Amino acid sequence: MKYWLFKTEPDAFGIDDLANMPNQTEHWDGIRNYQARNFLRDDIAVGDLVFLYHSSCKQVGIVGLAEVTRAGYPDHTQFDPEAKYYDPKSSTDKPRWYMVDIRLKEKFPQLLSLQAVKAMEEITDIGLVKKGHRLSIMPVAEHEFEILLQRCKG
DNA sequence: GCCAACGTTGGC
DNA sequence: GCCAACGTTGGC
Repeated sequence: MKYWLFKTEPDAFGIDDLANMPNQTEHWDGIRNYQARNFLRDDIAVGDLVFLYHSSCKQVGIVGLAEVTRAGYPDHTQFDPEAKYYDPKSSTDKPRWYMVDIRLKEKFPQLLSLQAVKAMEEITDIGLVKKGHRLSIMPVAEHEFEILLQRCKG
C-alpha cells in the first residue's frame, strides 16, 4: 500500500464537497501535470490512503483522510470542449490525462496547518515542506504518513 | 493581488 | 535540443 497527498482548492472542491457526494466518493479530475498524471496512471492503487490538503485559501493544511476506490482511468473532462480542463491534443484512444476515485474516510477534528507540518522536525521529505514544490499529487513516505496521521488525530 | 518558482510551449 | 517567453501555482 502507498500513501499520497492530494491538494485541492476548497473554493472549487473541498473536503466538505467530498463528504456530500453519494457514498462520499468522487473522481479526482482536472489534474494537468505530467508528473502527477504518472502517479495517477501508474502508481496509485485501490486501497491506497490519501491525505486531503486545502490550498489557496485562508487556512492551508491537511484536512482529512481518504482512500482510493478506483485506480487510474482516463479523465473524461479532457474530451469535453465545454469543460474547463478540455485538452484538444488528447484523444480517446490515446488519452493524455488520468484520474482516480477516492472515498472520504475521515475529516480531522482540526486542520493540520502547513506551518505546523513545516515545524515538525521528523517531517523532512514530504513535498509540502520542500521549497517551490507545486505538485498537486505527491507521494508520502510511510513513516511520515504515520507521524502526520497520529498528529492529525490529535 | 503580489511575486517567486515552477512547468510548458514553440521558434530556431 | 536549447532557451526565452509565457502561463500557472500557491503561500503570503
